[in-house]
Order: sequence, then structure tokens, then C-alpha cells
Amino acid sequence: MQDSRWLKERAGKGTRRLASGEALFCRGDASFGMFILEAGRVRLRRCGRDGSEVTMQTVAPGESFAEPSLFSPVYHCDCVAVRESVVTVLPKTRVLGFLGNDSAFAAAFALRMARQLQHARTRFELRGIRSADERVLGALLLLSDERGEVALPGTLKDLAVEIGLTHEAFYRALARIERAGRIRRTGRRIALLA
Amino acid sequence: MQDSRWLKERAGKGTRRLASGEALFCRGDASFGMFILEAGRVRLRRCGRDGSEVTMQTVAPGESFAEPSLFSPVYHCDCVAVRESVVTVLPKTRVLGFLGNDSAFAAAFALRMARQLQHARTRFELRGIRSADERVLGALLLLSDERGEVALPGTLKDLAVEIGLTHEAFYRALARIERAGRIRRTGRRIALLA
DNA sequence: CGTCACATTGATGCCTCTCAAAGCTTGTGG
DNA sequence: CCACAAGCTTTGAGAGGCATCAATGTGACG
Repeated sequence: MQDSRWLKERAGKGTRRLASGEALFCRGDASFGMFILEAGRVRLRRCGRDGSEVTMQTVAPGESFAEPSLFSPVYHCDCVAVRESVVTVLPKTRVLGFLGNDSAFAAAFALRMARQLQHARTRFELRGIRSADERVLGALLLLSDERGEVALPGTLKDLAVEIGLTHEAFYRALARIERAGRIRRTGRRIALLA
Repeated sequence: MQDSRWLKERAGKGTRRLASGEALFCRGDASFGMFILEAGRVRLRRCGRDGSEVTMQTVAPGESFAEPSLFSPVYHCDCVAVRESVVTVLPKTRVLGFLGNDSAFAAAFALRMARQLQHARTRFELRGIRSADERVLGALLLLSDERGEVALPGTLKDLAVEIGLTHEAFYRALARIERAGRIRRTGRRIALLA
């Protein structure tokens, strides 16, 4: 949220450095508080017993995360660093204090929650699309600007995982919708047509 | 949220009655505000051009909904009444006013957003399970109490839709996991075993 | 007792996952 | 500057599972 600096200065309690792959917390751990990512990248995921793994959120520098844990005794996700990262720690009690006393902060907090909820629902909707072609097209639409230029956040392989397809199925879908004339690829650029 | 009575009295601006199947708002409509369901049942859904339909949230009496629309110029879902329903209307500006001035209310609001976010993520995780058997089992686990008794919210068919399976696939999965001895069915009761 | 919706089972086909292999790109070290 | 390694990209073949279409059983309610 925009108040991240403000929040950090008032509620921050030091930073923590994470090595690539290191876990900040795991599902079931007593919740210590929320965090702001200073540098690097972290991922919130849930794992099934069978080894399956679903990414709930990928956090970019400047963003806060694990807000729901403020209201919960334990974490509900694992948090692992995708690469070396630095996070600011915001202990639960302090943030909850601000939330109960500073209505401007509370409103900003609610706004961020609402945005994340919409984002989660959009991802949910996208995953509900059965056809690989339509799902890929939907994902590209979400990533595109008004001119139809798609801004890829990472590799295509990453995008495949993000939208819940194997990379093979994803590449095949991409090839099909290009042959169908619905996108044009130029190197690593993708443009939506019509 | 618990403050629903409080909120209604202060921010409520009349009620609206919906016939079964009637839409309260549609995606893209200018957002008027949020709502509290007084009676009946409503469903928030997103539809694809191809006729596909994903339910984002099912609202029970006493619950508020469409909170994210406070921060958005338009609605991002359709809202339709599952059966005849009554809602209290909470205009945007009024609620935003409270949010900016009353920190206790803002904190409660943030809490509800956080809960909904966790709920959305749990549903997302469930849908990520490929195997119909495991997905059904996961859903039953979420619906069960500590004794393993499953509280069905509606019909089995509804549950099938909720977890993203056709009713046929769902019934077959249910039959398989019962044969495997992981659940026991007695009439319309389901109990998880071990 | 008839209707309607839920519940259940069967047969078939398509689509995605999986395993496999080969090109391609990027970066690193000699 | 080249050679090699590692990871991304791409295509192939096969199998399994869920959707789909179809039909019947079952229960609630007027």
C-alpha cells in the first residue's frame, strides 16, 4: 500500500534477510505479523500432502503481504523467497494498534485487502476456464495494455504455472492461438490482435 | 460482519426486494455501494462470453457483500438472487465516510476483507487439486467438524458445482471414496473416516 | 399419482497431463 | 572467442480422467 513507508517507520521492527528458497514462515506457524518486501521476490503458497503446490500470491518489492495473519493465530500459507530477499517485519500487535486507532490507515488497509480480494477472484475466474486456449487468451488479456501489448512478468514457463497449465500445454495453446490469428509473437513480445 | 446492525442503522438507505433470479447489479454497472443480505440468498458470479459461469461468493442472511466495489467505479461481478431475497443498501459515500472516520468500524471492515481473502484462497487451493476424488475429499474435510461429520450446505449437486465438477463426476468420486472406505454415507449424512 | 428435481450409473470422446527428446538462448569459464 | 552447461522453448506420442450425452432410479411435494 502507499503508506508502506509510513507504516514501516511507525510499526517496523527491523528487517530480515532471506536466502533464495528460504522460508519466512510455514502454514501452521504461530503468526508473528505481516511484512513488507524491500527487495527480491517472495511467494505465498499452499502445499498439499501429495506434493501439489499452489501459488496464492507473488509479492513484488514495496508490497505488503500476510495481512490476513493479523487476524489469525497461525499462518495459512507457506512463504518462501523466490530469490534472495529482504523484508521488513511488522509485528501483529503494533499494526493492530494502528488499525484500531488511525482510521486513515485502517481505510488504506481495507483498500489493499479489497484489491487483493478482487485479484484473487480474477485468478479464480481465470482458472475456471477449461479450454487451455481460452485460458491463455484470458491471461494475456489481463496482462495487456490498451494497445494489446502484453507485458510478460517473467518467462513463459512461469506464466504457464501461474495460470495452472503444464508448460507443454501452454506452449501448444500459444502456438494454436497464434495460428488462429488471435495473437502475434515477435521474439519475446506478444501482441493481441483485434 | 458483526457490526451489520450498527452499520445498517447509520449507513443503510432502505432495502430492496429481489425476485428469484433477479440481478441486483451486473459486471460493469456503475457501483452504487455495498449491501447486507437480510433474507434469502444471493450469489456473486462472473460470466464468460462463452456462457461459462463461476460463482465467487454465496451470501447468507446477515452477511455483507460487494465491499470491494466501494473502491471501484464499477462492479466486477454479477449479483443474482438465488431465491427471493431482501437486501439493505449501503451507499458508497456513506460507508467510505465511516471508514475514514471511525477506526473501530474500519478495523472490523478490514477483518471481514481479510476473512474473505482467506476464504477465496482456500477455494482457489481446492480447485487446484486435479483428482476429482482428492478434491471431493478436500471439500468434505473443509465442511466437516472435529468428529468428521460433514455439514452439507445444500444439495450434493450444489456442492459439485461449488467445487468445479459436473454432478456426474462428483457422484462417481463420492462412490469411489466410499468404496475405498474413506467416508461413510448414511442417507444424506456423510462422515469422514480416519 | 404425476411431476419435477435430485441422485446414480453407463458409454464415449476430447483434452490435458505425462514422459521423451530435440532445438534454442543465455551465461560462464577456460 | 569458443565450448560447455543449464534452463527455456518447442514438438511428438500415449494414457488417463473428466465432460458430455443418455437413461434410469428415487424422493419430495402438490
